[in-house]
Amino acid sequence: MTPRATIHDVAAAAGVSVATVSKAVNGRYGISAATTARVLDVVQQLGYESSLVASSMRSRRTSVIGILVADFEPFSAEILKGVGVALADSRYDLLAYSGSRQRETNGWERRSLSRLSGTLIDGAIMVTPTVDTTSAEIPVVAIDPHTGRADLPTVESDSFGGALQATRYLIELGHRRIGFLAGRPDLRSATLREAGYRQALADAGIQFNPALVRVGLYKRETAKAPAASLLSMTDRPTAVFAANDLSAIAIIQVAAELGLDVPRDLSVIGFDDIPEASQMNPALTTIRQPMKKLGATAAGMLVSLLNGEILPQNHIRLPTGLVRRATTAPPQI
Amino acid sequence: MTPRATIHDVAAAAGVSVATVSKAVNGRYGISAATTARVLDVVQQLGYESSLVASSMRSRRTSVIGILVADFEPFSAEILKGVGVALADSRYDLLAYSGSRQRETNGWERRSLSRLSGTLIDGAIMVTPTVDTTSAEIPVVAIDPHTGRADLPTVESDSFGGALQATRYLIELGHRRIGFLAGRPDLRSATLREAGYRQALADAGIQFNPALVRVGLYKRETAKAPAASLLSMTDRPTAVFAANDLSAIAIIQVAAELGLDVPRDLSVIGFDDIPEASQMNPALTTIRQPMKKLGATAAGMLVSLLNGEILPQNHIRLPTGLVRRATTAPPQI
DNA sequence: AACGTTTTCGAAATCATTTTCCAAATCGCC
DNA sequence: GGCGATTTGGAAAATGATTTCGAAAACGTT
Repeated sequence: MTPRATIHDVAAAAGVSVATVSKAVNGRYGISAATTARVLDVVQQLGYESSLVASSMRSRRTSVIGILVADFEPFSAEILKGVGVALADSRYDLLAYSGSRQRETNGWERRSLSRLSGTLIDGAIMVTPTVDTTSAEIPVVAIDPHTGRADLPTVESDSFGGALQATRYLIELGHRRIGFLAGRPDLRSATLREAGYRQALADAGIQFNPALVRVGLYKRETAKAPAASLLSMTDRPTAVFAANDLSAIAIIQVAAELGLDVPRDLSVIGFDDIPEASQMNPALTTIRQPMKKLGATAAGMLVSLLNGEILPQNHIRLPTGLVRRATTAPPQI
Repeated sequence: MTPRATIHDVAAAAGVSVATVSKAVNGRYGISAATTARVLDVVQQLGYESSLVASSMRSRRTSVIGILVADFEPFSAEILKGVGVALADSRYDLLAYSGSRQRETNGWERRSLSRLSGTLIDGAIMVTPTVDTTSAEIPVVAIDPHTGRADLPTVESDSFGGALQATRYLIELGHRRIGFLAGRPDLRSATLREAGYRQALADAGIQFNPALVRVGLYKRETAKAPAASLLSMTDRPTAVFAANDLSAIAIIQVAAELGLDVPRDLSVIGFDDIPEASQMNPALTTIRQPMKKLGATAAGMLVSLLNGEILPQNHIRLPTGLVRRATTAPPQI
């Protein structure tokens, strides 16, 4: 109801100019201790707090780090936690932004970054960006990026190695007809996971069969139709490696609808180990990706960049690990 | 490197005034189709995107909803997911803000809200606010607030009922010496959980014993010392109800350090059912709180308020439920 | 061709703040 | 008390957009 107090209100109440208030609040040199005290008194009384927007407009520094995500699904939420912890005792505030409106359209990253950068945030972490953000006016670190371009600092996990582990595990269990529910082909992680899948097959002397591959796009809703298509084949696979946990959840849901028992009739392994993976019933076997650490690492790199330091290495890859749970079993004979 | 294109750059390149560019970009009435096309061409070429900060400065609407959290711990992260889903196909963007720097100081909510409101966000959701935000220039909905003040719309879960369930369950298992690790006394949820605990004891005819109560403040680090104090008593409790899952995790950690086996030597039950609860080993018995739904409900209320509607009810309470897992067992005789 | 109406565009104000520069005041010193 | 040096505080510009208002141009009507 009562409009916020502006710097003008404070100035009027304290009987000084707005410039003086600004200096007092920001501890700038050039006003006496007495005046500062008087101004701060009024600030206290009126509950004045400078507008982030207005101040960032003039002075380009804001001490706010932005993290740009397509939406707040489990993967980016975990990364957010990691960034938050890493930044907890830094001097930076954290602002997470998700452009709901234009999420589906291509290039949301560039647009959002452009809208926020320069003003509002001093640096940005972008989660799964698919465009080369050449228009970087501020330091940017990408997590799980589209491409390993040399100029943009990146953090990712070992998608190829993880996919290798996942597929090998299914093979060790005795599976031979192994399906693959792929991710977003525009993301580097997705192509690497497919490459790992194919490598593991090749290592085991199993012929790669394109008929066993579907594209699920990493999201639950988009994965359901391809999952249904895969499981409706007359000679359907006995096991499926899903490129991420949300796809795995989708395929398990579809399996249930088709009356298939997991893991008796179908083994499923995911990728990520999102919190939901261990909560579901049966709990999901998956490849663990250190999501919080991805976020914390990216935050650390960004802070270094903001301090004007040179990064010792521009691309960091973190290891993955197999987590055996209850959605995998040897195939039925 | 290359600085962002501003509206002036576009105007100069298109040979029109900045006013015209603004109208073209925002589809305002008053310029010819030909000019609009020409301007949009240049916009495309230069990759111009209006600055959120600058535009929000003049026109007070931004179509951005803010969610203010102390930090991105599991509880608020879950709420964030819920808000994100609810807002996914609305016309609002979502901005989550955590003031790392001043998180510990009192009144961060009022400060952050004040810095962002008026400009930057059209409405706000505040998670666990402890101050009465009287200076609300924009619509605000509070989740799990300090107090049930009549004027601020709130969403919370049934803390009293949940605490009743939790304590009753421990009693049913045969426990009589039941400790309580309390939350932040300034939060309404914390006092309600303690009330539920005491009510359950009273119902069972067990005398309330203040010596079995410690204050853990809802956070892992702050809960460890009181947890250690509780478990170091000569006649320590056989079971502990922790006011939230993070406190429960802390007490289990302390128990391990003291060589106590959970649940053999000590039963522990938490509150929230954060994702981590089911992942730990042994998995945590807890009271499930519909965190995503809390967020989604708050988002819905806020959108209604922004549409100028009157809320049918100003305070919403969602039910909780017991989740039996592995950290609870009958007491050893 | 004169006149009124409508369309199209630009100049300038505005939003809340910071910062630069300048004038006034104070101070120290002889 | 006068003069230079230093403090102190204020006026104004600048930040990047939107919007109001007014001027000019185009257009239609008689």
